[in-house]
Amino acid sequence: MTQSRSPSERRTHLVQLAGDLFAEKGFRATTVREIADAAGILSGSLYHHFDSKESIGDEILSAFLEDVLAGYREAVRSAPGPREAIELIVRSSSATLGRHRAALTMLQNDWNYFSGQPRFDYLRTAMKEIEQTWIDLLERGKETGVFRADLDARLAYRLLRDILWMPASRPSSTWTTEEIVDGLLRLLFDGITAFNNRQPSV
Amino acid sequence: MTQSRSPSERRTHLVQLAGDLFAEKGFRATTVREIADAAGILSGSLYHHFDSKESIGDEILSAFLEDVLAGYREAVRSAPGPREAIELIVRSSSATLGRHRAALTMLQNDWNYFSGQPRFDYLRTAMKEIEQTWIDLLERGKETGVFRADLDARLAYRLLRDILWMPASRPSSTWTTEEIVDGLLRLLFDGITAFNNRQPSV
Amino acid sequence: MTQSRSPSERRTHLVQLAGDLFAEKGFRATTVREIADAAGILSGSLYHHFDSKESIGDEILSAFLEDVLAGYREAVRSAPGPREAIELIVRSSSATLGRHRAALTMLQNDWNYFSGQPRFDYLRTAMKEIEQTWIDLLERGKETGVFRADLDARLAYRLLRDILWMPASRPSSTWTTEEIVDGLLRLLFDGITAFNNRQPSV
Amino acid sequence: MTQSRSPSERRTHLVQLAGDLFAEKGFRATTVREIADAAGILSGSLYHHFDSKESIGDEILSAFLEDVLAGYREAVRSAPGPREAIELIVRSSSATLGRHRAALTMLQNDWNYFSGQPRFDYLRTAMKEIEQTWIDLLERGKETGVFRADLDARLAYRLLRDILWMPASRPSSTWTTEEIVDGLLRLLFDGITAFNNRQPSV
DNA sequence: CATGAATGAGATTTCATTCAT
DNA sequence: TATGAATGAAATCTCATTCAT
Repeated sequence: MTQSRSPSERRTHLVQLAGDLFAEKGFRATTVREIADAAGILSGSLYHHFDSKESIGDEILSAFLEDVLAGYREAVRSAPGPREAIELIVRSSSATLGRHRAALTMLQNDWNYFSGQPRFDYLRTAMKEIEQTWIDLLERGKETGVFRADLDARLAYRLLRDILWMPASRPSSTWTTEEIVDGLLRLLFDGITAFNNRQPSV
Repeated sequence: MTQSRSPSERRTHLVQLAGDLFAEKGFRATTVREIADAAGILSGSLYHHFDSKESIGDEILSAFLEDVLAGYREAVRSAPGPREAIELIVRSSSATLGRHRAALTMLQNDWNYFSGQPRFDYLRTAMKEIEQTWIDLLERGKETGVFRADLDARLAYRLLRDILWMPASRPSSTWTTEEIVDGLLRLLFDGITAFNNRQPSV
Repeated sequence: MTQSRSPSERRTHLVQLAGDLFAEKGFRATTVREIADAAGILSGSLYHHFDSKESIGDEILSAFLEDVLAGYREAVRSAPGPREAIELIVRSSSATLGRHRAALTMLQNDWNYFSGQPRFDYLRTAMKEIEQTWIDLLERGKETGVFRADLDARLAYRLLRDILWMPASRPSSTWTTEEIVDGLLRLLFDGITAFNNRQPSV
Repeated sequence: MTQSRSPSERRTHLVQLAGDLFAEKGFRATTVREIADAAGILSGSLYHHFDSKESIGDEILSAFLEDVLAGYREAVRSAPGPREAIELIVRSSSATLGRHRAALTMLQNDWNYFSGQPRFDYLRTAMKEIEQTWIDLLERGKETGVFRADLDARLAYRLLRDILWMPASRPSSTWTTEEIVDGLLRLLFDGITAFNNRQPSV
């Protein structure tokens, strides 16, 4: 996917530093000079390791998506049913995301920038696979009676999509990751209405 | 070409044009030259109407937030209970957002940029009021037994926050706004689990 | 061919200045800062008038080739025979080239650079038309008996090609343009051998 | 991979590789990294063999000019008359040039660059010797009646100069070197006019 | 001899903003 | 109000060269 001549330690370290800055301020808003400063070198020296700022972004994003997709595939493969698959996906995503905070910020802040470039076509491809996975799971859940029959799977995914990355978006001092994930699953499966009050709402 | 009647109409028109571009590409990614081009004038001429690019952003964002907050206050004031208030908020937001697509993109893409400037302090203030309104409503719902007693209101709001702007984020050809809002409310109140399957999940 | 919003006087003047530098040092070897310095402005200010250094090159080269090709077409159209057409072409080229010294240097020094870019595809197209014109004229001359029957038109053009731009390449203090052109035509038509010595050479 | 026997062989090999690149893209347009890549080493490592990029150019150019000048001197020494000397020069040049394609491209593309540096003063010196040789031969040919009496030797050389390097400039698949050289000599001695049409032209 | 890392000077380009006319 | 021209700061990138290991 990327050039990665030889992921030397130095190189890996630089990607790490750049990622931290991207996570904090976004990709476009971070300058190569800031990255270089963080590494204690001159901005031009970065180009000994990468041939462009975009290469660094590429490296971060592609590693992220590979990781995420691996989690999705494994979840679908190993779960007994759609509900369990979704739970697995959310839990594994949460772990994955923790290792890729930079990628998340980049996708949120700079989606327009990346998605417009052929080099980053894989972003769209990956997003489509993610979407399709969700839709398939939701549909299968409807068929097997575990999810509401009146659920519009496509619409539900559109609504959910952005919430799914939440747990990791930034480290919370108020809740543990575990708590956040549990809260999310609970909300997703049951909504906010009390059980004794249940009746078809809306 | 676009003969303006009054000075303020011309100005409003320019804000409109700028907003369209901001909605499409984000605030930072839009250049003043592009705005001027859209208006058929030179970039320097914009400065007869606004003293900076940020002023245009300011105008758009503050109008948006005033509108949104008015909707929130009115909903809280007029609804008989927290559940109805939430429904009102979601429905009125959906209408408000339709009129302010640019503001939404700006907040999503360029939040870091704006929130760092004193001039845009009101963004944080408004967000806090919105957050507090939700938390209050969720807490009141718990107390009156209409929402699950084990709901963590703060956490729930954090998780929900980003989903709430969804309905308007871009015009869908697949669903009407009505459908989207209904889907969202249904998801929010009841989750995805089928009724006959209900049991405390997770 | 180029963007040329409105060839304002200022713009034309800047192209002129840039052309002088290109003629002296070549396109790549001339920096935008040097161009800006020559104009008494900052380098960034050039981008108010052109969207890239290449645009300036484009403007110069395309104007040149249009001019040259016009000369070729007119010569072929109006000359009674191939020999006269060639003489017309050489004479008109000489005048044209005087007005486009920059273009010539650019083509000689930086051909590799330009010819590799899609934007400058028209260079190849134009060169092909020039080549075809020469070959056609030489062939017709052979058929009508005015040129040597054993002449290989393609090979002759290849050999001649570079000599054709000579007259203008730089202002000579030793010879007038007229003298240079006459010398060239004489060489081209008759070679260097004395008449009383004529016999098939080589 | 390319195991070098002696240090000087390795060095020669590197010059060869560099030359190939220079021939293809010009001297300035070739980066030391590209040279190093071609040799399978890192750019910094080149500096164990040469103290600068210019040294490599120097090596190539000086070898070329020594070779060419040797050919000129030998031709003048051994030919019975000016016409034969010129034929010898052209034929020997053609062979010499074949061995030095890189030098040719460098002189054509980057003449400005080299000729401006004291280190490369020998370029001008050599060019002057070449020019003087031609002028002498042409003048002697006029005196002995073998060349046209009205020939301006200096002007003729200026016009011819660039054509002389032609045969080698790039390997042709259409003509053999022999054919090209014959064509060139024929053109040079006799021009393109048919014999039965001969009359003082222009 | 080669590597891996860095320098430092300078290149092109971007863009919000200013201001005399 | 608008134009046309310019500023100035900063951004990304290039590349020959150096040098400790």
